[in-house]
Amino acid sequence: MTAATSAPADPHGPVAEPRRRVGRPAAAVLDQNGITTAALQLIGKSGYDGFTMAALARTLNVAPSALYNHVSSKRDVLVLVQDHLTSFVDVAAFEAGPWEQAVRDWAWSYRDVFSKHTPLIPVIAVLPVADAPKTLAMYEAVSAGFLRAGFPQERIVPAIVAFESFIFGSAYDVTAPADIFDSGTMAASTPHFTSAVQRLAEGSHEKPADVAFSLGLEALLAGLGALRAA
Amino acid sequence: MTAATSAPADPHGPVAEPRRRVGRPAAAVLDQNGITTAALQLIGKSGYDGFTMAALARTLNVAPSALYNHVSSKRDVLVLVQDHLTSFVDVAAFEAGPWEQAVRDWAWSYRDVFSKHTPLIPVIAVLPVADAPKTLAMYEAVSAGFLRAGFPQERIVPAIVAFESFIFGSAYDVTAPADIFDSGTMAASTPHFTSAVQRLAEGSHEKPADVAFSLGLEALLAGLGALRAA
DNA sequence: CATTTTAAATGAACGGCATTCATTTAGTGG
DNA sequence: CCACTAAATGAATGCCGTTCATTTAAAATG
Repeated sequence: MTAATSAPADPHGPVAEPRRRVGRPAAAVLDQNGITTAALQLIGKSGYDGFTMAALARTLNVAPSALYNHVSSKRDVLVLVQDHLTSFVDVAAFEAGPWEQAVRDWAWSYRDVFSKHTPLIPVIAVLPVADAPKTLAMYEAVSAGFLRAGFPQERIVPAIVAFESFIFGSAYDVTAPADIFDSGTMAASTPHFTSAVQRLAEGSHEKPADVAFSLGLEALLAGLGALRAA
Repeated sequence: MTAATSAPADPHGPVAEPRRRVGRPAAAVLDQNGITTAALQLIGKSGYDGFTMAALARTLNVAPSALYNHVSSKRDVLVLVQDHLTSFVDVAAFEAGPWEQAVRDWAWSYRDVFSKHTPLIPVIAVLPVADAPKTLAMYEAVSAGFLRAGFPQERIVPAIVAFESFIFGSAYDVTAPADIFDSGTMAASTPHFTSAVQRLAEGSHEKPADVAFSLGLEALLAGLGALRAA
C-alpha cells in the first residue's frame, strides 16, 4: 500500500544510489537493494534458519565475501530487511480517518507483517530510527495522526511505544503452537488454569492469538484514547 | 590431557556439586540443577554472547560433551534457565489483594526479570507450559487471581496473554539505547515525530521505558478490568 | 591512448560454535 | 567377582560469520 514513502528528495539519502556520476567505481553486480530483495526471497523460501550469508550469496551468484563490500555484517542485512518490511505496514488511515480505526489498521497490519518475521523483533526493538528511514517515516505518519487526534505532544511517544510493545509481543504469540497451554501430566495440580484453558478451547472459532490481540488492542485504544484533548 | 583440563587452579569455582577426587568420570558430578545455576551465573557474568556450551562446561570443570548426558541441547539449558527465572516473578498479591494491584506487582516484576534476559523471550513465547513447571505454577496463581476477581472463565487466558504480550514487548524496550529516537540528519523531513521526541526528552526524569510501560499497563488494567462480573 | 586509481569480486583462510561418537572409567547390583 | 551401566572424555564434524591478500576491469587522469 501507500504506507511510508514520503521523505521528499532527501539530499543526503543513505540508500539507493544506483549510478555514480563522478567517478570511481566499476561494474555493479551487487547493491543494497538487490541484497535486500534477495534476502527477503531467501527468508521466504528457507526461513530464518536457512538464512545464512553463504546461502544469500549463492542466490546472488556471488562469493559470500562479496557481500561485505556492500554490507558490514549479517545484522546489517537484517536491518535492511526490517526497514523494507516496515513499508508494508498500513499507516494510510492516519491521514484522514478517525483515530481509533487508524490505530486498528496500523496495529493489525504491523502485527501481521512481523509475526512472520519474529527473529527481526530483537533487532527492531533496539535499532536507532536513524538507521531505518522507512521505519522513521512510519513513525512520522503515526505521530502526525496522534497529534491530529488531539494527543498532547509529550504523550505521543510513550503511547506509540506502548502500542508497539504490545504489537511485538503479540507477534510472537501468533507463532506459538496450538497446544502451548496443554498442562499434560501436571493438569491436576493446576485446576484453575486448566479449566480456564478448557473454556478457551470450547470458545469461539477465532484463533486464540487473534482473540487476545483484539482484547488487548481495544483496551489500549480505550485507555490511551482518553489522553486526547476534548 | 596430562591430568590437567587446563590450569588446575580455577579462580572461580562457582558452583559445586559433589566433586570426586580424580579427574576421571565418577558418579554425579553434574545434574540439571547444577547446570541451571551455573548457566545463570555465567549469563550474569558474561551475558548471552558469552554463554556458550564450552564456557558453561568450563565453569563446571567438565568437558562440553559431558553436558549432553543431562541436557539435550543448548535450547534445553535456556528453557531450564527461563523456568528458574520465572520463580522470581511476584504473584503473591493474587492470593489476597485487590486485582489491580496484584496485576501491577506481577507485571512490573515480570518485565523487570526478563528485561535482563531478553534472549529468552523468543524461547518462552513458544514454549509449551508442560515443559516449564514453575512457569505453569505462575499461570495457576495468576488464573486463580483472575477468577477470584470475577473474570469469566473464557476470558481469563486471552486476558493473561494480552498482558504477557505487552510485558514481553516492554522488556525489549527497557534495553533500547537512550538515543533510539534520534532522527539524525533526517529530522527535517519528520517534523511531527521529531517534535514529539523533543517534548518527551523535556519531560519527567522517569525513564522513558517506565513511562510507556506505566501508561500501557494502566490502560490495559482499566480496559480488561471491565470484563469482570459485578 | 597509456597510466593510475579504485570499487568490487574472488577464494582461501580463521576461529568459534553446537553437537556427535567411540571409548574409557568407576561405581552398583546380581 | 563380574557384568552392567551411567557418566565423563577428547577428538572429530560440519556449519557459521567474517577477514584478507589478491585479482579484475571500469572509470578518471593527463
